[in-house]
Amino acid sequence: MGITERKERDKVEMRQRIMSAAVQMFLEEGYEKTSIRNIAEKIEYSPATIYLYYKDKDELLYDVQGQAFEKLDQAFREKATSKDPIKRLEQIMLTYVRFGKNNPELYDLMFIIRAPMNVMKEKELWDNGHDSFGFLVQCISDCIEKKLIRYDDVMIAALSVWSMGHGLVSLDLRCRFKVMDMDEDSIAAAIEKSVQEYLKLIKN
Amino acid sequence: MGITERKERDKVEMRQRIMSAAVQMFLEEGYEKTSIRNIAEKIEYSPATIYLYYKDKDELLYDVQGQAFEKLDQAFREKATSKDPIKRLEQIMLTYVRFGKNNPELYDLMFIIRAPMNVMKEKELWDNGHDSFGFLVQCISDCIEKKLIRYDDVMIAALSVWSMGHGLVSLDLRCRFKVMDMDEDSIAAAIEKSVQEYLKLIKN
DNA sequence: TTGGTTTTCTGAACAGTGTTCATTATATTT
DNA sequence: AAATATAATGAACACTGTTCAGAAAACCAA
Repeated sequence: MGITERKERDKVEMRQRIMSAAVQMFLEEGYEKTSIRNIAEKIEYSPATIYLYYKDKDELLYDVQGQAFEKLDQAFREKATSKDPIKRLEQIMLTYVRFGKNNPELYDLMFIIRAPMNVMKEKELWDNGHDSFGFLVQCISDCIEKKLIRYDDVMIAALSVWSMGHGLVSLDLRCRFKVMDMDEDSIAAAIEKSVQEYLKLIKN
Repeated sequence: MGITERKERDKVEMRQRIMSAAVQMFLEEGYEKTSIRNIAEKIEYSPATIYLYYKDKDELLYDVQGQAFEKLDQAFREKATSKDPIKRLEQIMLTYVRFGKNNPELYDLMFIIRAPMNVMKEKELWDNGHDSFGFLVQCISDCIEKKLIRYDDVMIAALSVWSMGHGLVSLDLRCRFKVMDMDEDSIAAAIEKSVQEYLKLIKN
């Protein structure tokens, strides 16, 4: 024994190699260019080999999404550190919105693209988003406990805060704000202003 | 004379035929199944023929998007009729959110999918969304004028209202609310609740 | 070391996509 | 009827995800 364990380790390592190549490709070339064939070429294997380690592309994208969420979690833990829950909520929202603007391809995979969620038919819970969402819920829970915001239901508040943030980011990423004749910078400013205004609204 | 005009009419008619087939296909089979080849088969023409009337698929999807927006405009004009601006704003938001739930494929094309916005590189303004957005802006403008809401900037308010609505709809359509262990019905209820809570927040 | 077994890998194919272009068919004009 | 202009298409190109029979490599026992 030890040998079957090494086999297992090799399998995990290979999955890691595939996923890392996919992540890199995602960051450098975007979703469109991240094909099984391109990933295979990058790790110098045949495209068919990838299917020995991942059931399909969706499963691979699910792991890539996991990596992306680790980056968001890290950003939260770095930038949303205030002791004041309401101030922390502001930090969370701004971090979220800026993460979307600075990592459009990752944001796509995390919150917009269908593919990675297709594995959910077999899975019970979407664990990739668990930590990030938990971070938000904890903050809102603190706010409500100290009666700092006008929401009383944690879940409704979390849903709303997240939706406001996601709405702003995703409409921008998908160019729908072109319905207003504003230049790029004005839109970016308006998004941050909208976050600030929303925070003012919910403050008690 | 007469004959070149008829040619022109024929050209427009053909574009219409192609677009109608695409719309139908979109509603019946969804975005994924709406391929140039499938559309061509439906109208009994060769795939190459479509390219005599549409520069590329994006341009065709832009027209399909236009049709989708007419449906949304119609829904607004039917359901958001209250004389009270704040009540009308509620009707607008609920109509929007329900439109998304009931017409997921159309909503995708209108607000999520990249493709139809690619024509914007040549175009100056996104006229498809103009009327719907105008309807919202008018309502918010009325609200602000009568000091019924806590926003003072029309554009920021419109951006925020829209983003809240879109955030709720799109996160739901893309299954991201699976991060909370709620069943389908609870999520639907939570979305409408979030709209109501948001309206409460912005009311003066 | 040899031979047999198991695991790992790949080339080729399938069915699909958007798109282009030379060629054919159809109208229109002379 | 012949020449010209317009409209339509078949076939190809370069992609995509995915499958599978067969080749290569790794492992194990004699």
